[in-house]
Amino acid sequence: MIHLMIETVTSLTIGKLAQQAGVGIDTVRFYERRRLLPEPARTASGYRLYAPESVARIRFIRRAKDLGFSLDEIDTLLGLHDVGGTKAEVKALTERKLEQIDAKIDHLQRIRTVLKGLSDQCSGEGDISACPIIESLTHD
Amino acid sequence: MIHLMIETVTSLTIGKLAQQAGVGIDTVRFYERRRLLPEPARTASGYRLYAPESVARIRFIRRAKDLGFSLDEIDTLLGLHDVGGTKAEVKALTERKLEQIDAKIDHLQRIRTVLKGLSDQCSGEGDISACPIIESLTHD
DNA sequence: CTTGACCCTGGACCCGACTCCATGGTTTAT
DNA sequence: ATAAACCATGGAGTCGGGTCCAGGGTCAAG
Repeated sequence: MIHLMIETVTSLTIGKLAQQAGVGIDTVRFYERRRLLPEPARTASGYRLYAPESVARIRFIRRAKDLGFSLDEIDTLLGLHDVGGTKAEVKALTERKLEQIDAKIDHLQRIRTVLKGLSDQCSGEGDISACPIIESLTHD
Repeated sequence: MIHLMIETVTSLTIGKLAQQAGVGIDTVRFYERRRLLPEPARTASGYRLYAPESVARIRFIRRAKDLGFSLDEIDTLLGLHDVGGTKAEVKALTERKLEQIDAKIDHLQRIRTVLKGLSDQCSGEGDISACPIIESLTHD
């Protein structure tokens, strides 16, 4: 049996897609399993063949991830994009994410304040006895 | 064979230790495996027996964790505490942690700015076409 | 015709910090 | 005497987001 790989002018193998989108091959397959990417066309021999739009879809996922969205949330976002949700839905997701980010910042800032206070109190000189940092961890 | 559980006035079984320290029993055993807690004494039948100081040690771990230290870092901190490190070492660890926290806050704040910008641009009305949030994820 | 670069699959493994489980022994309260 | 509550062990499972591997098929270049 002899097969010819029929690649239309613009379609991509998984390797080229991954390269163009800036992710690893395994990541593409992983996104497919997670249903963030639709099942691609296949050549006669089973190779995945992607339309160039897939590059944009992966970049979408990556940018959303960089903004702090989880893959589940990105799934929802892509669903709204694909099926035609409303701006209100997208905005609601964004605002919820914003609140989560704010909560994280808040939490880190509270930690930061404590840590800074401890660091400032500690002379950094001498052995560990009466180190205010250790003390504060040791007692209430 | 009949054994009596010899609990000196102040020593604790793992359950009571866990309860007083505010963690689960499994967490105590986990900390022991991680060598954050020394191997405890045992009764004749193999039950772990803890001195009351162990409560403080677990609280130490918890407080350090709440301040953002990893268990590995806490191991180091406890080592300094136990073996007698210097204030300089403890302070250095604290300052490194402070830098990490600052980096995280920075990162989150950059994300926050982008997200806020997008949210503000989106009217939240109508179908998803030309949604500035989706658009920004779709293009560069 | 062979070599190397590509692709396929299913499944295991990674990180951190637990948490849960099965199976069985011990202690305590009724 | 017996049940409930505790404890022991070793090992597996959880979460998220990948990453890697073995054991194959396939394709393009020389």
